[in-house]
Formats: sequence, C-alpha cells, structure tokens
Amino acid sequence: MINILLVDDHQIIIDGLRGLLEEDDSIGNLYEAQNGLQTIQIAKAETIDLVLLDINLPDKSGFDICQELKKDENCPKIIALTMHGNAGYINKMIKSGVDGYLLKNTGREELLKAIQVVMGGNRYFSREVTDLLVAGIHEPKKPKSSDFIQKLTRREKEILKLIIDELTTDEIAAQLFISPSTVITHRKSLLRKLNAKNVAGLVKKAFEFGLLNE
Amino acid sequence: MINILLVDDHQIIIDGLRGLLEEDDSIGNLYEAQNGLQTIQIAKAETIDLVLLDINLPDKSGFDICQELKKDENCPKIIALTMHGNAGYINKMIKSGVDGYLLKNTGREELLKAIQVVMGGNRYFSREVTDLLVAGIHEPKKPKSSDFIQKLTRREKEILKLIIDELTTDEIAAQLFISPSTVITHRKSLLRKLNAKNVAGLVKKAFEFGLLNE
DNA sequence: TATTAAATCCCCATAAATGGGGAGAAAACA
DNA sequence: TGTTTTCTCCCCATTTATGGGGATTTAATA
Repeated sequence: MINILLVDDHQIIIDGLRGLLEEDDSIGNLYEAQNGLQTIQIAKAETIDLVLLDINLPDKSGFDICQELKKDENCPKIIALTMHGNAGYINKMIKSGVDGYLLKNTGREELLKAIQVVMGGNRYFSREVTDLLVAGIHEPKKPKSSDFIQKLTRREKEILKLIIDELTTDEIAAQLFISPSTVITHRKSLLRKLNAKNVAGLVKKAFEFGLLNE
Repeated sequence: MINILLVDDHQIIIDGLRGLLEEDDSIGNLYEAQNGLQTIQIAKAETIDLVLLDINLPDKSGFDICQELKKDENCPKIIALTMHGNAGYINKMIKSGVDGYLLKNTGREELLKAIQVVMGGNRYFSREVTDLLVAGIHEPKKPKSSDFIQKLTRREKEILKLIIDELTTDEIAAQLFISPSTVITHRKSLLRKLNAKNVAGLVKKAFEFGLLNE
C-alpha cells in the first residue's frame, strides 16, 4: 500500500488526483498540501511513500521543496507534475533529485504506471519529457534553451519583479533607494543569466520558469 | 441526468473531473474534448447539457468557443474553469455568455453545487470571482485592470507574438515585410489596448489573458 | 453606398534600454 | 582567515522604445 501526498495549490486538481488514485488497490492513504510549507510538515509528520508535486506553488518553488525533502534519509519518492514541458524546468528538477516528471496532460493510465515504476526504485519520465531532454542533449551547440537556469540573487529577483510591474530603471532605483546605475547592472545580469535579449525575454522567462513564485 | 462535456487540454484534469463527477447520481454521460474544434463538434453532434470549459486552449480562446456555442438555441450551459482569477478574464467571459465561472482551486463540493445552480437556470460564480468583480465595480476611477480587454486585430496579435519572441521593431518589420513605422504604430495600439506602459506590460498581459492561444 | 475598422506609412522629439568596460565595499562562505 | 559572491556605482556609446501628431489605401460591414 502506497501512501501518497498530493501537492497542488489548486484544490480541484487535488480532488481529481484523489479520485483517480482512490480507485486503485495499491494506493494507501492520501494526504494533501496546498503549499510548500504544508508539504514539508506533512512529509515529516506522516509516513509518506510518494509525493506528487506541482512545481508552481505560492510560497516555495518545487526545486526547493524537492531538495528539502531529499535531505532526509527515508525521504519519499517524488514525481513532479507540471503544466509546462520546459527543458530548463526538467533539468532543474532532475538536478533537485526528482524521481519522475509528468506533464499534466498525462492520463490516468500513465500516472499509475509512473507511480509503479518510481516505487520500484526506478525513474519515470513521460514521453514528451524525454523528447525534450533528448532534444536538449542533441544540441550541444545551442545549450541556451535547455541549459540550467543560473540562480538569481535576491536583489536580481527583486528587480525582475519590479521590471515586470512595468517600472522603468529610474523608478526601480527610486523605490529601492539605490542608484540607477546599479539597477542597470542588475538588469544586465538578469539578461545574461536568463539568456534573454530584452525585457520581453525577461518577462517571458519569469513566467515560464515560475520565477515569480520563488 | 445531466450530460456534460469536459474541455481541457490537460488529460489529467479531464480524468480528474471525470472521477469527481462519475460518483454523482445526477450526472449522465460524460464527453471530453482537448481543444476548441473538438468542443464545437461534440457539442453539435451530441446532446450536451453543460460544458465545463477551460479557457486556455491551444487552438481557440475560451471566449470564441463560448460565443460560438451560445449562437445555438438549445445551447448547453457553460461553466468556465480556469487557473487565473483575473477580473479582465471574467468580464470577458461573462460578456461571452458564460453561465458560471470557477477557479481551479474550487473543490468537489462547490463544483457540484455550481452545476446544480447553473442547470437550474441561474448563474454561479465562486467566491473569489465575485470578490474580484465587486472590487472591479467599486473602483470606477481606475477601470484599467478590471476593464474589458479591447479585441486585438490579427496583425496586432502577430506583432505581439514577435515582440514576445524578443524581436526588435526592425526585426519584426523585416520578418513581416512592412515598414518599421508600421510596426511602431501597431506597438502603440498594443500598449493602448492592453493598458500597458512598456514591453514588460505587453508580455505580462499576453500571458495573463492567454492572448497567445487565440 | 456610407461608414467604420484595419493596415499601411511618415514626421517630430524624448525617454529608456542595451552593450562593454571597470572597480570598490560588504556579506557570505569555506 | 582567505576566497567568492553579491551589491554597489561609474564611464563610454549605441540601439531601441515610447509619445503625439497626421495621413492614405484597402477591407469589412451596416
């Protein structure tokens, strides 16, 4: 009997997963969490075998949760469940120690199969995911889109959010009580780290990689 | 017995909804569609009482689907089901004739309740949704965020997509075989229609309103 | 057919962002 | 403690975007 912790900030998805899983005989207790903090707490308090983890949570990033859970020896298996099939995402999650990665367009059959595989000690990635990974590997000349995202510093994330709020460099500088020159420097770092050519790229990556939720 | 058509491009959500609804006695046949075209086809071919509609579909926007379904006399009831609780979204959907609007953090109970209310001929909006609407109504001085989105023209959407692809004005002009001046004019229209101050705003709105899927 | 909407292009000017370089002080880390 | 990262600030110059006008042609529509 497998005890599973369902993590998603959308209740309907939790309920849906619950409905899918309850029918199966091999599934034991089902727990649920709507945010990162709850996830960590429940994982410590209860005996959880598997975590079905949505990456985009309001308080913590899936990456952080994954790493935090994996610190423990008897840590549960983790299958990431997300909307975006983004190579950067996937790479980052694998690096964080995830055991499986499914897109939310996965059906019931594949979900159950993935759970079995992962509980058997192996890793499971859905077809689309492996395709993306292979595509990333086969393009060593252009590692941009498939490359890991360099970690942004606190200040950089702060400025990125203000950029997304449509503030100009001067306005950001005024708000943070720093010089416009400094803001410009941070903007350059953001462009470099996120492999963006301009503000459009920054905002796009921020959405794609869920940087706003970190 | 209520026949329901489930529309979402994520199979797992369809399966989840199916699991939620199958248990209930009042629910009849369940159909499913992954995109706008399928939705229209099934709605015409089968006897559908209710459509649970996700707004962000790959081919058509929820707005268009809603309007198209509502053309018919015996049209089914429609409940929009979406991730984003965005006042602009909601306004647009109500304008399109939707009968209910739920966020995906809605639980099973509320979903079944909403179905009953809507099938009874009334409209149902979840708590968060009405809060957003009220907030929008109570701020007549600042109708920006809650205002309806002005419809973008084909060309404007085309240019918006290229902006999001990080192309500059000149690059866009070259790609579309038009003058940079024209691109500038379209950019101005985009900024005005989307109430954006700069490119960051354009990209953000494009994501928030799902304009990329239209 | 009259009217409206869309797409095209131009003028002007200013504001804002990008690209490349360097450099010091503070904080975090090993 | 020494090392690295982060945060801070500046120089230069160029590119790009924004703001406010106006105008014509074509296409759709009432």
